[in-house]
Amino acid sequence: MTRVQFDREQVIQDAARLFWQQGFSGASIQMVVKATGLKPGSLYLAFGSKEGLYLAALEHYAHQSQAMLRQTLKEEMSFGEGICRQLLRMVEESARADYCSCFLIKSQLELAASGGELQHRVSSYLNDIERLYSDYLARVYSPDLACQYAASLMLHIFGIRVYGYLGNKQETTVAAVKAGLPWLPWDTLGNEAPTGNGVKIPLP
Amino acid sequence: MTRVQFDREQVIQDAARLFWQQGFSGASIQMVVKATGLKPGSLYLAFGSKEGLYLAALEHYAHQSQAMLRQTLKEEMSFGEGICRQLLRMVEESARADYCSCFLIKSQLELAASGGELQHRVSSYLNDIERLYSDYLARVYSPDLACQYAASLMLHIFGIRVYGYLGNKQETTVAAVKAGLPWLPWDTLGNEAPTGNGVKIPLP
DNA sequence: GCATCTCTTGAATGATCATTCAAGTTGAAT
DNA sequence: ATTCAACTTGAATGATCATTCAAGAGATGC
Repeated sequence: MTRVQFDREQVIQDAARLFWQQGFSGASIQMVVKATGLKPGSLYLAFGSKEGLYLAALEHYAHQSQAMLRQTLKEEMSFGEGICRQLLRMVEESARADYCSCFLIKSQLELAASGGELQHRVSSYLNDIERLYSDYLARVYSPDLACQYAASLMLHIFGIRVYGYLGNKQETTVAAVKAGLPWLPWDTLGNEAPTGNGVKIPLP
Repeated sequence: MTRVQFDREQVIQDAARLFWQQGFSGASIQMVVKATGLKPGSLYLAFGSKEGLYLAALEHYAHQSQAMLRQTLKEEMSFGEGICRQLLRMVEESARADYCSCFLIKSQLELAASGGELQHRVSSYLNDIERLYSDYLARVYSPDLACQYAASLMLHIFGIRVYGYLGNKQETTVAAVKAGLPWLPWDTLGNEAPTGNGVKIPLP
């Protein structure tokens, strides 16, 4: 079986899911071994350390998040619609049984005290996302306003990612998000079934 | 020296600060021993387990937070001013060198995966705070609107607690918060030096 | 077919983890 | 003065931690 190298992407993905759920300290190498199927030796040859693997997992998650965001913004019909969809998707996500917020946010909060390379990278990834939003908004708004709106967006995104744990009704959260971001084109959005079960229920 | 019981409140406070900074998994009992000055034996006699001590620390933090919030809301001159002050204080806090967000939020994110007693308690404390806000808002707004505004507030508070790590300028955050919560009486607030150094700088 | 190189394996390592407990110390009661 | 109960102490415990490494097992080149 050897010499058939393991699937690096798959291992990173599995590790990312574990770290995302359990955190850096909460996930032991033993758990990683079980989750990825890779033995300690291979793990350390490939990633150097637990921190190295975590870094790879973080990069994977960040790149994937950025790619998804870019895609959503590109597919939109009217300006700002993609942002609305993104926010609504986050609220819907928070209702899932295996919901575990955002990997970057959890990393930021857990690793801030350590102050090492990890924390710096996480901040950097989060700033990248904010820049993605502000660059996009700058296509329509003044640079200053785009910045302010982007900051307001990040505030709401972070909020949703934590508020999602409190188990309140989705519609409450959505209403609050709409109220806080009234400059987004909420009305032009196509009506979709909010539970995402694929069945569209027309309003009476 | 014995029979002089240790100061329970002080120990809980020291432990809370440590857990707040380092997280549950990130803070070992050895670190707790160093931070509190209490030896393992006393620690376990008094609190039963690491989780028991964490629970006590959490309760201490939650009660103190709620007390401070109640006090701020009571001291206000015009309606809603206390909320503004509270939010501005949070933004200012995030600029401190030893900033470590909110203990409840960090606990929520770290312990959600475990799904035990701890997580339930944290959600409960956070919901208490939201209810504090919504009860207060219900004095002026309709119950529905009060609920929605409270949710929007929580969204912003959670947002500030995470956004604070990104190291952006305070004024950007403040502007975003004001934009997202335009129904608050920002204008009637007394002008204070934003850095809190006690020197009031009059605008030209 | 044999040597070599690359990658995998999993038991071993020492450190650190949460927790326990027998022994010690002190203040109060008798 | 002696006993007792209350509380502290810190070394010991076994589990688990991240990490290492000698041994093994295909693939590759000759």
